[in-house]
Amino acid sequence: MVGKTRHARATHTPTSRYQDFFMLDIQLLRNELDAVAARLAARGFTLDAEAFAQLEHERKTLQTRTQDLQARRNSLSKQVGEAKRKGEDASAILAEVAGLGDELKANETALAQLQDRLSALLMTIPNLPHDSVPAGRDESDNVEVRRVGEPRAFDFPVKDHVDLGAALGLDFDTAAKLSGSRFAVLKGQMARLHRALAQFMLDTHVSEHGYTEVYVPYMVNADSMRGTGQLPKFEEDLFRIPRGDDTFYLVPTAEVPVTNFMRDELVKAEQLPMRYCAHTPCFRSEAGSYGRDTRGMIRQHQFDKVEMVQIVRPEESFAALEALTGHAEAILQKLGLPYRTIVLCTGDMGFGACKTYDLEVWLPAQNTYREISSCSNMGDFQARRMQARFKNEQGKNELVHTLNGSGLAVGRTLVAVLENYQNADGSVTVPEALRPYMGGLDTLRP
RNA sequence: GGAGAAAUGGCCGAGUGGUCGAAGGCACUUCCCUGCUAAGGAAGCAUACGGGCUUAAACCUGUAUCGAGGGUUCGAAUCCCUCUUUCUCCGCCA
Repeated sequence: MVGKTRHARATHTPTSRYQDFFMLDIQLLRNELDAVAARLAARGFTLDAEAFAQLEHERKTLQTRTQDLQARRNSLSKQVGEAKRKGEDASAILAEVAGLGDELKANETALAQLQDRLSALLMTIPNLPHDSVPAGRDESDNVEVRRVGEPRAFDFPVKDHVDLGAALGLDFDTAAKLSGSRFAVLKGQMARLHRALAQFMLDTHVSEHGYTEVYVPYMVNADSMRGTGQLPKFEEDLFRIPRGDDTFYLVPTAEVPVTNFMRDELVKAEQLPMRYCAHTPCFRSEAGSYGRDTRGMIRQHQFDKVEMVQIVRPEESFAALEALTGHAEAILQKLGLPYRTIVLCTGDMGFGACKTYDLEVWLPAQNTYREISSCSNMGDFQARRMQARFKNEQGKNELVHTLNGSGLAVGRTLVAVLENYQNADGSVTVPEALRPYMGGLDTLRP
């Protein structure tokens, strides 16, 4: 029941709750194996149904046998106790139970090994896509849902944020000296704009969208990373900090610490829904994207993000996803940034998501829309790994559903503001909504 | 960093080798009583998995779980070892 039991390295007691490792409902997998395999195939995951069925068959045989032996041993042990209490001779019973020992041990060991193999297989299975998710292979099959705001027509050659920012306090050279590539230093009005954006987002979500602001650790343990699904599959995307025998991980998103609030928790139904938002830095190693977005601050090892997290009842999660996506969109609307909303197809969704909307903001210099937010309903996938539950009206413990979304990525929002609000002379107009956070400043000037 | 104490069910809290999955209390659910924003009475109430029965649920039954891992034992919440976490006192520190 407790988090520590779910260490991947843990050796299991003979009938350990190995289902804790799964993110899919193990019953669903057993009962509707073919249907599950088909739905996974839609998102490009091949489930070896035969191998699974075979392992399951062995598991059942072995578990039944082991449990029979355990039952026999327990019953005999009880008889020993009774005999001794009555002062009778128990040696005959003791001899019988001694004969069980080796076989029991062998069965327990074999079962534990088998369950480890099942766990390893099942831990790699992604979430099932929701029926409303369009089928598709990759990015190119995503579907645009709506487009809001008109990209502005410029009567001068547009600059990108790097060229604009050079004169306004955006300094990549110093960052390279300090740390290397994929970092940025912001100075003066640029640093303040960055801070203004984060505060504006946070204030909006708290006062208009009903979120509770939280401050959280930026380093978390492996259990937390497993809870939200970053581990074990995506370790190479994370920054790891060894410390003695432990390992900390820098959070790649506030989704990790905030959603893990619910790990191993059992809450009352009336405590739902929960809505949290947090402003944190995010750390990503970006391994495997060496050639992409090397210019500017689109893709950084460290960037700030305001994250929204919701914990809701299962039947409410898809409505909550629409609402949450709307909360992220509200920020773009208030900032007057043109964007579009797309729904990710089955093949492009993240590992734990059953439905995801991406928001893409218009970047004039790139003449295209770029991702600035991703809003996902994780269903019960994370909740199952985390044992995050509530007690329903029938008194039964039920897994919650978890959602998260960026609202928004601060660095990319800053890029979007610079590029969309630039003027011919290299200055940048401050969007109305941000001026209160900028001491009334209406223009950034070189 | 040093010295001590502790970790039990949703919560609090008993329990130092057998009849303990675990007293008692709180909370919760159902019922009864009471004409009132309260109190009293009865019952139920951990989780997961396996098997049986079933359309399913309910139910029956087995196993495991008293911070985690390992060990002793016919038998461990209870004894031993390791680890983790929390608390108290001292030191250090933004």
